[in-house]
Amino acid sequence: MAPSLSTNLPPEQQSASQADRFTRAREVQAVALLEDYVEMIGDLIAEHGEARVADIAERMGVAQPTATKAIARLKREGLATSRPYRGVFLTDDGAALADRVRARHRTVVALLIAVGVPETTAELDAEGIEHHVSEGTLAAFEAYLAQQNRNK
Amino acid sequence: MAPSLSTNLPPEQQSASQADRFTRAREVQAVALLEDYVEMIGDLIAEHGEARVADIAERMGVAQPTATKAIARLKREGLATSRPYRGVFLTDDGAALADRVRARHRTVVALLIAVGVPETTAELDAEGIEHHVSEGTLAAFEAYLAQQNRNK
DNA sequence: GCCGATTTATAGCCATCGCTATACTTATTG
DNA sequence: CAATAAGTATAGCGATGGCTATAAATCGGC
Ligand SMILES: [Mn+2]
Ligand SMILES: [Mn+2]
Ligand SMILES: [Mn+2]
Ligand SMILES: [Mn+2]
Repeated sequence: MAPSLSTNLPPEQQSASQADRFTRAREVQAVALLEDYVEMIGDLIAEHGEARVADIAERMGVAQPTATKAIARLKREGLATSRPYRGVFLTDDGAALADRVRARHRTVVALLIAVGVPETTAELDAEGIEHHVSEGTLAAFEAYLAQQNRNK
Repeated sequence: MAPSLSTNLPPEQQSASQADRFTRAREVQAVALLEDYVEMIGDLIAEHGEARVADIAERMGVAQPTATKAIARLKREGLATSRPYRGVFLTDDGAALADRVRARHRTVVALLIAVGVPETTAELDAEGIEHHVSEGTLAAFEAYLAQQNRNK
């Protein structure tokens, strides 16, 4: 039997099957959009005190009904609330997710820059990469950055 | 007007808007599946001399009709051909894409390991990360790895 | 307070990517 | 060579995430 994600071995000793890896990538992708919306709504609230649908759509680079539909999914998943013709708000869960996502985003950009990726390229690629960075990889990135700071 | 991806500045001087970055991530995601299929079909042909639908589905971790549908898209995009109830074959374009994708995949895994990510975690995360690694980031990764090899 | 401008919601369309159930074709075996 | 097994294709469904067009609600200025 091929090693799988559901094996009871410590993560270091597991070697996920190729199918497991693809499945994981698909699962990540299913939540990536929610992560980006939630992070960005948090930014808007911090900057302007509110997050309007039109602003959300503009920042995401989508049409306004597309943003409205995404917000409906955020609400369905308990990450946001909204009052019609008023703004969009994050639930506690949503705000917590936004904070985690924002921190991870910054760490990924910093890691890319640290290994020599030009800043603009790092910002561009990080927007997609971040969602696939697991806890373990994030920890390694942070350790690497901390080490580099000590040696600078 | 905000700087955009379509500006005529050299990439180093551009700073893409947040919407540009999200749009880029969406575009990448639209081709990620094709990349994974093509790379994997290439692997199957190299290993077994042929790529059967059932094997493709198993390696991708999807149901067989899902693989059949993906193969239909590969054919539509000129990356593969197939003969019903026989195997799936890569076109020249498909084979070239497979090689690029495979090389990039290996570089991403190597980079992650080089900065301290455990090997199993690196393999897992790379499957999603790779698709968002641009030419510029890939070049930086290769330079970093070459430098590290010199210093070892 | 009304009216036009702005913002948001709704309707309806399309493509992609999953799935199960089932039909059809090819391979194998007695 | 007939019957069964295995592999593949097809049909049909649902969720997601885009879009345009249009209706409805709110806001601001007068
Ligand atoms: Mn992102
Ligand atoms: Mn982000
Ligand atoms: Mn991949
Ligand atoms: Mn890959």
